[in-house]
Amino acid sequence: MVNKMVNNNLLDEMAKILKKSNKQTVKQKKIIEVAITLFAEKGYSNTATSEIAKMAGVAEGTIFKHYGTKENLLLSIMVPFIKDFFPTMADELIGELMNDKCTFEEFLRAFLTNRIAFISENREIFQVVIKEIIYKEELKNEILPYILEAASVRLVKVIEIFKQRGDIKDIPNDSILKMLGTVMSGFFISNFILLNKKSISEDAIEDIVFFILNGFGQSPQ
Amino acid sequence: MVNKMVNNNLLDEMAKILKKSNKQTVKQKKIIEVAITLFAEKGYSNTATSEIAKMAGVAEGTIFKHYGTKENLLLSIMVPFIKDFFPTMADELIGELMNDKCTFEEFLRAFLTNRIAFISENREIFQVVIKEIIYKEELKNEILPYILEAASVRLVKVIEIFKQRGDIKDIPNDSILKMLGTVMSGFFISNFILLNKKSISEDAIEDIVFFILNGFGQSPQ
DNA sequence: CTTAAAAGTGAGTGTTTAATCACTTACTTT
DNA sequence: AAAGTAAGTGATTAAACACTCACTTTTAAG
Repeated sequence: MVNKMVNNNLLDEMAKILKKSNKQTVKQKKIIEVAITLFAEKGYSNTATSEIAKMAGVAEGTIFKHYGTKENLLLSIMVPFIKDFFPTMADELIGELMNDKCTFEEFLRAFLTNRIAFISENREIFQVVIKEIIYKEELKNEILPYILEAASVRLVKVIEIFKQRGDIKDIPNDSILKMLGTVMSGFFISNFILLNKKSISEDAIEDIVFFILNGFGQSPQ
Repeated sequence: MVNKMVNNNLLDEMAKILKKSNKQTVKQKKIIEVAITLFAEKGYSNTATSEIAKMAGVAEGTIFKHYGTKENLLLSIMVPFIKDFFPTMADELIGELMNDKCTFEEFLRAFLTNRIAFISENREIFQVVIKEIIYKEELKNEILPYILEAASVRLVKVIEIFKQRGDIKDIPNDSILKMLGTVMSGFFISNFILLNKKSISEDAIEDIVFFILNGFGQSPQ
């Protein structure tokens, strides 16, 4: 209800800086492209700027001219993805689905399909984001609260509506959020990071939709 | 059924080496203890051997006298944990529980409680293991297959038995395994790595047991 | 007590690394 | 044509790093 104006310093400031320099040169694009690939594969700490420069066909100085520091190059990759993952697309989707009188099952399927598509299209960036959030404590502490807040705000609305419609059991919102978060983050991390899948089959989506809806115990209670 | 003798080179060789030097001096213990803390907090790549030495009150040379390389020090921490997590305790537990005629729910609760206790007691090592498996591709490719195999072999037996008893729906084993793996790895990673929890409340365990058994959809099918 | 092996030391080495800086080039604006 | 600006370069630098080695101290068995 209360729209806590969480002014996330790091994310907002980075977003501003990135807005300024909206015109990317060919070399800049190449640098980002190579950096994403190498960071995703070997991790930020195990990738040398000299390596990025060589593979991008660029002088090492060029990287620092544009991004100042190596850390800043990393943030230039992570921030736009994080800013995009929740707000933009998901809100449209949620709006669309809530107008129609769709069931929780239909919503869940559409939502998962949509988010999985987004991650598939940005697979390497997703890997970079998750790996670095997990790996660097400071980064985790700055970014994770934003993610949790952004996700909670959106999902609570949805859960409330489906509860009223009688599609979801009367469990505390907190428990449902925690479980949904656990299952979905587990699903994304397992498939896209541990198993390194390029895409998710429709069958696999059906499986997890079915699972979230019903679990697999024989007798419910 | 077929006991594939997966001879995991890295793990087995390391285990042998560790067996040899079974008597740890005070300084060795201190080195391992500090290394675990620092690797868990900042990651292997961001921790200098000089830092470990200083914090352990030891000369840098001492580290290399005992472990040869920094990489080897990391493995000396990871391998025993991995070797222990599945085989030893879990098998005893599974054996115990299968003799009694316990329900799937009881088994699930006991199993989760047991594994959560193990991870809580070795929280920092768990963080090191997961972080490094995720971060370094080569390590992932060498260790992950072993973990998947070890977990599958054990869980398939359990699933079969409870299916016969009618406690689990007649879904293909593969689907059940995938879901269980996703939910449980998600649960462990979310709580112990992302949220950095020191322990899990009994309520939280109840929640996930309930969730795995029933899901939270109102009408099953 | 003697002695040999094991544990421990810390200054030193060569390499890798992020970052700098004086400079050139190419393009745009007056 | 002159002036201004941003992109790009690559040689250079200082710090950090994993690792070595000649050496000392500790341990324990005969």
